[in-house]
Amino acid sequence: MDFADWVRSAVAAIPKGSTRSYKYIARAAGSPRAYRAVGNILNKNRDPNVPCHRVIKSDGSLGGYYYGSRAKARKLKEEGYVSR
DNA sequence: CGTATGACGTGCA
DNA sequence: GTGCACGCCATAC
Repeated sequence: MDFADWVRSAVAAIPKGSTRSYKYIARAAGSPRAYRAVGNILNKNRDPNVPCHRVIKSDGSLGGYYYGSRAKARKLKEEGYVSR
């Protein structure tokens, strides 16, 4: 179980309609300081089983997305998440 | 193996 | 409240 695998599992554990921050995932992965790596891993990770679009910045911003931040906001909206 | 990059976070102006 | 700069970890080249 590598750090990336653990991150993927934590992201996959996010309930539909909910969002978690990169820092939260990093903490769940065992490295609270690895939030940079979390974003990097998800960026290279294209596993459809990992709803990485549910991972946003801790300040409430959507952050980025490999397919485009617009698509990310759109998916979240489809799941019932409303940015405020 | 070493260097550079990146979907971040926090602090200070 | 907004903007700029620094620090950090893991991965990719």
